[in-house]
Amino acid sequence: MSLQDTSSSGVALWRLVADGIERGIAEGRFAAGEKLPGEMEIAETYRVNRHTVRRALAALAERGLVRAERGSGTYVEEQKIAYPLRSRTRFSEIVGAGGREPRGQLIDASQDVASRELARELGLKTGAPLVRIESVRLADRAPICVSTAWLSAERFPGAGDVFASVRSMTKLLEHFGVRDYRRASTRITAGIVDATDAARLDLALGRPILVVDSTDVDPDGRPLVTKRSRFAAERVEFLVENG
Amino acid sequence: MSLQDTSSSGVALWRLVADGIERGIAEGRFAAGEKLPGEMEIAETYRVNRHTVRRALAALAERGLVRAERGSGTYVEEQKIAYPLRSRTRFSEIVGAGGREPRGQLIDASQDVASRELARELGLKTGAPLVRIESVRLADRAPICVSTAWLSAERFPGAGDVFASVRSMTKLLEHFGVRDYRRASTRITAGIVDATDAARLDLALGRPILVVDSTDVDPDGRPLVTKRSRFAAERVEFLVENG
DNA sequence: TCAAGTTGTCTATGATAATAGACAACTTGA
DNA sequence: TCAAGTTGTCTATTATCATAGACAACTTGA
Repeated sequence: MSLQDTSSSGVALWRLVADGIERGIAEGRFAAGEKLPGEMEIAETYRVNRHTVRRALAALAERGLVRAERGSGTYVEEQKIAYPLRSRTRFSEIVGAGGREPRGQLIDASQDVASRELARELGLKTGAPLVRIESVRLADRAPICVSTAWLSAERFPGAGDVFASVRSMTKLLEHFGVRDYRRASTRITAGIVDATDAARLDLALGRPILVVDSTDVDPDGRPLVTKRSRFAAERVEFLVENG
Repeated sequence: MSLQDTSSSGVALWRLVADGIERGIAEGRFAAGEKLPGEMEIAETYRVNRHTVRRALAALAERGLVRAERGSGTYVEEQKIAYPLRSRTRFSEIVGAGGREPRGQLIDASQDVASRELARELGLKTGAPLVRIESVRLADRAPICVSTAWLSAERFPGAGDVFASVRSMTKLLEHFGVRDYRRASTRITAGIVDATDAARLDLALGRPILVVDSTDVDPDGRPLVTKRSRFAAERVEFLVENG
């Protein structure tokens, strides 16, 4: 690989450079909209070839973190997704409104039983059978958040299989005859990403995440689904609607 | 890279496999001393070529986490027993402190006469009658070391029979009224196990051993016993206390 | 003793990573 | 307009990664 990487770590050099630059952006050393150092300069600071830097920058550009302008320089994109918190929140609409293409993907679906907290949120009894759905949601190709959703297994039998094909919670609910739903409660905290979510979100370890606990109810107020979503803090900002 | 890794993550496949196996060990899915699945089986579970698995295992073996045995399998290395070298060294205490069960076992006891070196160590005259005790010490079921101990036959008559029943040098000395003792000298070398010790230590021929020559003395400094112990290098590490 | 299963080693091939150099195309500020 | 500095693209070379197949060497249990 290179003189520095005599250990042959199994991690490509361009990836180390890309991670370094991304960290620089995340930590604010390179502000949004600002010009990055030239490719030559980056190559010198990391002691790698310019082409390796270009590979790293290409990976970042692919994810929309930077944007190269020929003859001028490479700039940090300022583009946290604005995520309004309303009672009627649809991931696909929010991302689509930003000119990006929303995608959902099932990670895992399994049986579960209601803990006391989950039972309370869903209006069920402790120990009631649940379907647990782990999914990741992306804008363009960048993963935005991973969610763990719980639904009553009795009211939504085979919910995992349905979600696997429709890839959208809205469509899943539709499939079970739920025409409309609204957000009943939202609780936001922050934390540090764990290894599992880091891989799913394509995040470096140690990066902050926004944790959102939410419950959706039908128009009559009956709980449908409760979720814990972990958002990559550097890719999204929540807008609270006042009034 | 591979069919799964269409994204070209910048992390080598073998590294992902190695990390996966290491996590398995850390989480106890593969217990210490246990055999890992065969290379072919690992290759199938990760959907990867066998050579890629071998690259991963080589990296883990390099770090001493696993050990491959040709024709048999690849095994999770036992955590080496940390063996602090102090003036007050008791095998049973050290092994017990590691959460393992210490055991001693007599191999052989016989009469001997003091060579010049043994006589000097024990403060006797050359040719003085000695008791020679061969024993093996184990932690759980793994043999850790074999020792040859020499004591004065005049001061410790019938020492061999006593050791056969109490199975501990500390208790043997207690039996003869020695309430306390300490390590007067310790000399460490390394070598290759011979056929006799290999059988006793359950070691393959050609494996390295740590050879420790030591003499214990009573609180007044009078020599009690001198030993030559051979430790299976792969099961123990000596800690030198600094200061 | 033998067959099945295991790790070790060899050759071979194609894809990717990293290096190097050269030049084109473009932007910016003087 | 021009020079300096920037990104984009091309060719080329070497090393590593990953796959594939074959067989040797060895262990284990029947």
